[in-house]
Amino acid sequence: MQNTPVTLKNLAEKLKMSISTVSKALNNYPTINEFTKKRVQDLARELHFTPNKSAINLKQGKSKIIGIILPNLLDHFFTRSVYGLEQFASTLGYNVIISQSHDSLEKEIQSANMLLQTRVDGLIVAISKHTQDFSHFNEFEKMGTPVVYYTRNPSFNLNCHKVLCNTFQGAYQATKFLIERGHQHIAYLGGPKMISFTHDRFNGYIHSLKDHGIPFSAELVAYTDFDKESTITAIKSLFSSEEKIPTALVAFKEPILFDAMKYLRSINHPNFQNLECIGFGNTSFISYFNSPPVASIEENPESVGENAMKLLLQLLNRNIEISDYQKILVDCRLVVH
Amino acid sequence: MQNTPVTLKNLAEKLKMSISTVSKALNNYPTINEFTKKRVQDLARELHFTPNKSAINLKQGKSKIIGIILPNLLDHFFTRSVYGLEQFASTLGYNVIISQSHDSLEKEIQSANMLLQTRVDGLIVAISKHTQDFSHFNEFEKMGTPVVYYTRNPSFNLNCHKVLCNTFQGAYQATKFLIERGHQHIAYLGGPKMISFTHDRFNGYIHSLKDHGIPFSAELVAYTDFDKESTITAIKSLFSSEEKIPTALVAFKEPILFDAMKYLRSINHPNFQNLECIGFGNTSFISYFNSPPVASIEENPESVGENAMKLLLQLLNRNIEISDYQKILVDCRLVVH
DNA sequence: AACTATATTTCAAACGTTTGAAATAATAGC
DNA sequence: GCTATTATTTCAAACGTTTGAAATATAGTT
Repeated sequence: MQNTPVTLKNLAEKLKMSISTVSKALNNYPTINEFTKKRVQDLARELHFTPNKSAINLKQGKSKIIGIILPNLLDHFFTRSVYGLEQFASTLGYNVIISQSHDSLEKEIQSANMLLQTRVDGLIVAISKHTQDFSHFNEFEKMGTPVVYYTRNPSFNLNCHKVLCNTFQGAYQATKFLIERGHQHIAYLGGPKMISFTHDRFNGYIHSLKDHGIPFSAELVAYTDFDKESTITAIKSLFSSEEKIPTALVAFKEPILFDAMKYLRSINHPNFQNLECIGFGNTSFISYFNSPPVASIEENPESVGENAMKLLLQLLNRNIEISDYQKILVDCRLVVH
Repeated sequence: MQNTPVTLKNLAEKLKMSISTVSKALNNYPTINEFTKKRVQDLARELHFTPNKSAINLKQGKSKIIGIILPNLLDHFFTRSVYGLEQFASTLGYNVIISQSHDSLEKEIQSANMLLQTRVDGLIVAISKHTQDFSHFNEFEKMGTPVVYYTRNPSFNLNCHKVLCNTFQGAYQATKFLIERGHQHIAYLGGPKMISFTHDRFNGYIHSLKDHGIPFSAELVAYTDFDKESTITAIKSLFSSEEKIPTALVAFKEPILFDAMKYLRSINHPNFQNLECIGFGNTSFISYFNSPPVASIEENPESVGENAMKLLLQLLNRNIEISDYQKILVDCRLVVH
């Protein structure tokens, strides 16, 4: 009843020629007669011949697959980055396997092993929040499989390839923008301290204040771990000060900003209506808000993804030596609403 | 410099035993001596032996991979469904390859071919908006690879397996809820007519009206194609009537609802503040809205995904005959805000 | 017709596994 | 010490490709 897939052997038998002729005809070898090619290709099409990727991979020792490990597909940054990754890979005949770590180290290791077994030709990783140890990626390097870290990366480690948002610049610009709109008390609501770029963002904020002669105040800085409770705790602390009530806010991520706004609205905070905010992310939902956010920091995730893939493919083609570690920064863009 | 991966042969040589012993030891064959097993497994661990999946697939004629084709990962419904799909697959040792069609038939065909070459053991599909012809999935069935459609499906075709949201019930409940809150003029903003379940939703709305003695009025129904312009056109037509201005609205999808709200707010429509709305989706952003939406229709995408995978795995294990076509409905839940 | 040059096809090994059948080793029974 | 069992290991073929080397066919020269 159910057919087994058509193989080169089947075609060869039907055409009364050898398997290698069939193979070469399908791969358009110049030594094969044009008429033979046509005969083979016609029959292949007619019988829906579909080459067995496993066999090809095995023979060729490469899979034409790029593995992607990322924390989460619910986060629009990553989903959008996938678009850039895939786009660029497919133009060069590579496919992509995406594996979510759900910000768990254990799951990340599992994913790495799975991709190792699949013999991916390269790996692109945004590490989980908890990853401090990178030994599960060493095997790839040992086998000569290039690894590119993107966005979330081992910040202390220079000996790796990375493609990052220029998050310093993003925070700097956002802060500058708010200063230029006349704000003096600009609060900063940061993200989890384990994430590599948390500090870059904070530095952008600090440097911008400094460059524009606004004094820094520790009371205007708080951190959240992304969950609602910790965001509310943070926002409470920012708005609890006696004299320095923030009139503007730079937030680590738009969803955090939403939670913060929601809370301030719910307690009817007097400053709520005039507060001006900017968050990282530029999610499409921002445009539905009627009040606070005045701008978004667009992190260009598609471009980050594309750059990561571009770098990886250069490593694969040995256009760049694998030991010549690259660091690429993709600029952010301030989007005013 | 760069090592080639360790193979069974390498292990066998180092241990001075045959490849088959090594293979069987690693696969825990009962005929292999316990001490031998230990020696093999220890060395395998030490040398980081990683079995080559391509070789295994080739030999066994199965890949332990399930292919997923879906329109888009930017849509939270699909992203959440992936969670259910993966979750369930991984407990049974299956991996998943996700391919986005971006609602293009051409890309969908490409994805199908790629997955065919990968020799996936099964396929789960949410078809693109434009897919009317399903011949690109026939090859799977021919090779005995089961295909399960989920959410978006060939509605006219009974001879396939499908797992769907009970979208009729969702629309019915939402409408009922609004009626019970005293509304008489409940508008319905539908989605693209090519999507299979557009009509089911509309029917839920209609039946609910009928069952509760509310007369149906064609002026209270409009359709959008998801893009902003067509949503605005639709909403204009709904609110243009002389006598029957809607006091409540059921929308095909929350993002559409957001666009609609934004428009009404921007023109300062007199009914805007009192309008009560319900959309399909229950995106997390809904909770940040301060005005209209009073409830969401939670479609339980994780459960839809899980059910699709569960069905597929039963087909794979021949617990269900492939020709015994199944249709599974997953209920929606009204979430009141 | 014999030889060369060229075009085309085929051979055969290899990639890394799995697995039933066959071979060998170890143990027990006498 | 020999045979019968049983435990353990090895042989060898197979999965579906690719590919350089070898073989064969075809055409061109003389």
